[in-house]
Amino acid sequence: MAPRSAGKNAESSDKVGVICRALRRAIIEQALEPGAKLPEDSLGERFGVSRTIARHALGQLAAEGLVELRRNRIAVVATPSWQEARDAFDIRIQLERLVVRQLAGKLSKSQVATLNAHVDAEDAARGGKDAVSIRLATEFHILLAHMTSSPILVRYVSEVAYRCCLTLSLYSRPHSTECAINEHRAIIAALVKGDEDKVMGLMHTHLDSVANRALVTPAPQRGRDLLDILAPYAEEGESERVVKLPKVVRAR
Amino acid sequence: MAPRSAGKNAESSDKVGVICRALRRAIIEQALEPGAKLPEDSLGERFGVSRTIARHALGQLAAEGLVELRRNRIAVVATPSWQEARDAFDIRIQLERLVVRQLAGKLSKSQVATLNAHVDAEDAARGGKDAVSIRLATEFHILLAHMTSSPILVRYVSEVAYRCCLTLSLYSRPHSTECAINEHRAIIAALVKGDEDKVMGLMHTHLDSVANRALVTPAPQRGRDLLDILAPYAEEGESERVVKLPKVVRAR
DNA sequence: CCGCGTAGAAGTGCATGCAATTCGGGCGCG
DNA sequence: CGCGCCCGAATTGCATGCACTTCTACGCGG
Repeated sequence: MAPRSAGKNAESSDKVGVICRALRRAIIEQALEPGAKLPEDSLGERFGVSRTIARHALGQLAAEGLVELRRNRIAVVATPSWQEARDAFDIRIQLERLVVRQLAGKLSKSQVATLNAHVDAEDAARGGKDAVSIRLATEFHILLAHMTSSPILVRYVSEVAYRCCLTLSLYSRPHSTECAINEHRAIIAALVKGDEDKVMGLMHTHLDSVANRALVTPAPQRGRDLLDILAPYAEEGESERVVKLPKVVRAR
Repeated sequence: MAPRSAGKNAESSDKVGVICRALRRAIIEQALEPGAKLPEDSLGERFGVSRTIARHALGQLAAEGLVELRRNRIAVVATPSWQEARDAFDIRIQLERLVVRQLAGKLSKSQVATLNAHVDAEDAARGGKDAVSIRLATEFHILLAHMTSSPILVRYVSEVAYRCCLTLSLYSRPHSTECAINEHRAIIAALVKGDEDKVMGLMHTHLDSVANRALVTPAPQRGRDLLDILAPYAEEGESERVVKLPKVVRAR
């Protein structure tokens, strides 16, 4: 009767949820790099379940955009393109503006304490591995989302935050998370103060700067599978991607 | 060349995708009302596949929030609370602001034509069943999202739009979609004109008014399964929902 | 007449088995 | 020496089977 955590809805109560959480964590801590293979049997064996369950878990993760599922192919950890990364951050900014707008001036003392404790933990982890810092920073934002008590907001913020986390591991060099921590403290302070506009702006610039610092190079190629890069050029039948954005649409 | 939408990623290529799309459509057209049971065998039989596949499809739909999955229980079409509905619309507004911001002044002629054709179809359906009108209106927004060529944006907008559609069927009385059509036309016009702020405002007020018109009554009980409404009161052990939002948090 | 317990039916949770497809390497040919 | 082909191993796609849980309706006692 111990681990009856909470009434999640989709994927949680059973072994599927365990696998999902484990893989999510492994992915955002870069124990599993983008492109890493995830064979169903191996997963099943590793977690002591059958392929059926592992498969189901992969399905869920694919729905979240963390893994890529190609028919009859081994599932792999997703490798978001640079543009997708940018889009993810744009979405994230909007969602988190919503979060802090709802939270401004509404935090209880215990919630503030929880947030401060988390940032302290981030601080403590500054010397350690970069991946851990990134994970903690991400979890700070998810913690905020949880405090809205809006399941939908939690779900979307979590998802998109994980995605961003994944892209960070792809495109960012091992760099400073220091200033981000200060920005987290500033956000907490502004939330307590209760100025909606202020805290929304703070969150906006915070995420925007993280994105800009991370996504410096618009060149996605990273030496990784150049074979994959050439794929769109190889297939010349049923070209939909090529004709659909004739260089105008995607400009922005 | 009609329904060959695009290379989806998670769930599309096979039978699972077929079932998902069919159920999604049935749900948003209210052929399946919120609370309707979805037994795995029946689905499997209906679509000519095994329970395994039906189960997987239900998992995907659950991840999208369209169905509810409780352990050892028959899956049911989701019944979002009033608050969840409101949250979904808030999120949707932000996402779609992003959509039209990216699209303003960037639409090709053929895209404009496609949009106009769709609105014409909406117009033509005005006499018909209410559910069809709602579906078409929803699809207009998804069509817009597609034109951004941003897979992530498409995914999230679609998901949240379907959710909103679901809540509309729950909380709104059979009422006017007429003005919504005019607003769609206005949005297209503003997109062509290219004024970002204008079109963002237009979209904002459009969705907001739809939400306000639909979610008039903060009273969620609708005569439906009052047995379900009493559920949280019945279980007095492990009360998490009750203690977690002691009327302060959820105020906003 | 109504509540209550209980057994059968219905349904889910999960593993396993088999067919189909892809992967990987060795062999033959140019 | 390089390149393409082909065959076995690896892996996925899917259905079926069995154990366990929940639902339902019947019969019994009050």
